[in-house]
Amino acid sequence: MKITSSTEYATRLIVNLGRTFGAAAVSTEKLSESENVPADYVNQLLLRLKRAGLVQSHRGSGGGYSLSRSPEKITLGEVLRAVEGTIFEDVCGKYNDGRKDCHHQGHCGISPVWQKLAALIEQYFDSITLAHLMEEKAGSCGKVEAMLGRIPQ
Amino acid sequence: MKITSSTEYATRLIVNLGRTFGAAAVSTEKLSESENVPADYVNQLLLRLKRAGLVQSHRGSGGGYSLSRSPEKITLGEVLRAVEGTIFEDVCGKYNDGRKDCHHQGHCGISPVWQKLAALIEQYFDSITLAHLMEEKAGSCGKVEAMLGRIPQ
DNA sequence: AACATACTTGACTATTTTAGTCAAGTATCG
DNA sequence: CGATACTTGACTAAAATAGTCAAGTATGTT
Repeated sequence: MKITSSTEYATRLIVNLGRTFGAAAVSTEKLSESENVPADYVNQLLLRLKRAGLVQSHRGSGGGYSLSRSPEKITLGEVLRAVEGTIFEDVCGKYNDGRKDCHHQGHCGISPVWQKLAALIEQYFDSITLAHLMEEKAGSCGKVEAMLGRIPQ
Repeated sequence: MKITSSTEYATRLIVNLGRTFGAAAVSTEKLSESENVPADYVNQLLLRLKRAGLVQSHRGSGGGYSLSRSPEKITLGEVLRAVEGTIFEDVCGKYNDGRKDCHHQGHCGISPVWQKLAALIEQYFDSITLAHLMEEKAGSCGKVEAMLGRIPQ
C-alpha cells in the first residue's frame, strides 16, 4: 500500500490553491512550477478535481483554477475520490478463481477485516480538511492524533 | 489502495494452517486446492512466511507446512510484512523531482498525514491475530469495532 | 537403495496499473 | 484578432503485480 503520485500531487496542488483562496485564480503553469509537477499532469489532475466540483476554472488570459469552497469545507477524502475514483478498492470477490461470490462468504473472518480497514481509511481521510493541511506545522492534525492514541493495544 | 492477491492469498493460507494447528502438516497442493490458489503461487507465498519464521516446513512424504506458533501469537501485521516487505510504503521524498529531501519539509501539513495513515494501518494490522480471523463470524474483531466507533466526526 | 512425495530456489513472463506525454481542440480577455 | 489558458481524449513508457516454470534438494516408505 502506498500513496500514489496522483494523490500526492493533487493534494499539494489543491492545498496550494487553498493558500490563495478568495484571491485570483492560479494558472496550471504556475502550479506546475511551484509544486514541481509536470504541467500536463497538473492539467489532468485539476480537471478531475474540477469534475468532482472541488475547484472551478476560468478560461482565457488571467484565468486559472481556484477552490469552489472554503478550505474548511473540502476534505482530503473528496480529493482522493476525485483523483483515484475510489479510496480503497473492494477486494471481496476479486481473488476467487472466477466465482462471483466471496470466497470466504458465510463464515468469514477475513473479509470483514478488509472492509473495516477500508472504512477506517475512508473515515480518516474524510476527517481531514484542506484547512488542516494548510496549518503547515508537523503534527497539526489533532483529531488524527487523538484517534491514534486511542487504538487498543 | 487495495489488498493485493499476495496478501489475500497468504492470509487465507495461514488461517487454513491455523485450523489444523497442533495436528499434521498440510501440503502446498492441498492448500492450493482448498483455497483455490495456484500451486506454484502457494509455494512462493509459504516460503516467504517460512523465511519470516511464521510457519515451519517438513519435507518428504507426509510433509507440508504448519504454524510455528499458536494462532493467538501471530498477527496479520507479521503476515503482511512477510509477504509484502512493508505494509505501507513511505512516500516522503519520493515525488520530489529528484530532490532527496521531502518536498514539503519544514513547514509541512501534508506528510504527517501520510505518516499517520501508515501508523494507523500498521497498528490496525498488528492488533489482529490469526485467532481473530479464525473466529469465522462477521464482525468478530471487537477491537477494530471499538476503534472505528471512536473516530471523531 | 530406490522411489515417490514434497519443499526450495531463482529466474522468467504476461498482465495491469501508474505515471506521464501529446496533439488538437475551445473559450475568454484585452 | 491574437495571446492566454483551460479541455478532451488518446497515447506511451515504466513499474508493480500476478503468476509460471524448471531444475533442484531433502525426507519417509518400501
